[in-house]
Amino acid sequence: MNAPAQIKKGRKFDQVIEGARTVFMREGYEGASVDEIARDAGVSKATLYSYFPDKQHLFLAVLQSECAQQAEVEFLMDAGDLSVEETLRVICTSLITFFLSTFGQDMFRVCVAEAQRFPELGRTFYDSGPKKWGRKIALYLDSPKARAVLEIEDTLLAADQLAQLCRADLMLKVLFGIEKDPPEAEIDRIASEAVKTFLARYRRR
Amino acid sequence: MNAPAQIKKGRKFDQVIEGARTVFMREGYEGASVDEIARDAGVSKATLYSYFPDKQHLFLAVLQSECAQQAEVEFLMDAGDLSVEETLRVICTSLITFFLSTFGQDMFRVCVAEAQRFPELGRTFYDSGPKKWGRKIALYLDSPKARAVLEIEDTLLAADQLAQLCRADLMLKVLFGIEKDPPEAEIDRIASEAVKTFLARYRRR
DNA sequence: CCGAAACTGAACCAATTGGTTTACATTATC
DNA sequence: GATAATGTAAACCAATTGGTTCAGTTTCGG
Repeated sequence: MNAPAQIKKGRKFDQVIEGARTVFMREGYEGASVDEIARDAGVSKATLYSYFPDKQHLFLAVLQSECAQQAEVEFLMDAGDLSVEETLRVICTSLITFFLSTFGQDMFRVCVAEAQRFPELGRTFYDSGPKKWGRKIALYLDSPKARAVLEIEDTLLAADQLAQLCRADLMLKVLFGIEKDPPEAEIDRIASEAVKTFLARYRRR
Repeated sequence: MNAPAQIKKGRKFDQVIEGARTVFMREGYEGASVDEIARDAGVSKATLYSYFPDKQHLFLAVLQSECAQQAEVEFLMDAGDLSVEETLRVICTSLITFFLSTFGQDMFRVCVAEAQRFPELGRTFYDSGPKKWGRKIALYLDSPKARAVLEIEDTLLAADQLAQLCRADLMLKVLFGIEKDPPEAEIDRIASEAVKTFLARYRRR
């Protein structure tokens, strides 16, 4: 359907992307050297440069692929006959778990770092992450089942508030290395508190 | 009181720090070259290296100074005879304004980017920013005036929830370049919604 | 107005950067 | 088993990097 933009050819393509992913996530764009990427990917520099015209395109290819993967993240919602409150708890728990995951943290870190240098990257990340989840949550909040229990004027904002509540306490602590791997109990607590606050505001009276 | 750690000597010290600040904030650590910093500071490289032993120490000096400045940020609270609700609104408005300010965004961006490479930086930033404000807000929430109106078990968590609610919608949009300079009306709206949600949960019944 | 401290500009260094090329090896596929 | 696509390793490139040195100016306190 789309012209592959004269990128990608041979069989070691995935190796290259994978190696680049590793190094870029660890070192950032400027911190990562092409030699190191090639070494880590177990591939010669010539091969690498036969796939991508330069470092920028390689970087963007990696980030693009990661954003696509990020867009696929599913937080099981609406699964069966859960109550609205239970559903919200499930949503929050999966959100928090993702925020604190290595993948989620790495993505966030390098996209924050490089959104200036690569303006389109910022938009891509935002669209495939926060925006997409916000939309999805808002969709649920607008569903009949939820509307029976909740009363919300601006569901998009409400969805974002819920997501932000999920970042309480833990998110920044992990991001700045204050805490490494929060116990599940702590995650459950934050999720529970997020739902409580959310329902206090939006539960139908 | 403290040994100045054989850093800092002469009259152009501030120029150097200022130039370094500019370039580091714009380019990040790896992206910033010492030559560019010296140029921007209007100072010879020799002078620069007479102040700091190497690039790392210069970077850390800048960030340390910025963190100190960050710690001084005051969101006027408890100012006079405002009601609790009014006070919360003032807190939120100043928080949001800071989050969206050039300084706040730059600090957040480079600290997120480099917290891996400079682990102590992450802690310093977190302590002088989020943690300090959280403590301060919690202090207010624990005050008699606030306690008369609010009922909170975990004031530190509540404070953090409030701060997170202030990041709804706008924070990530600005961080990733989707929106440049949100109008004051929008800021007020987010602040208002944050307070509403907060009070819904924690107002004494 | 002198002497010392601070500062400059430019040359210099070894190492590394992103990127190219060449001469040879490994794969597939038919 | 020939052929053409993919791959390799290493040498090579010019440019830039962080960092040093030094002979010469500027600045300023006493």
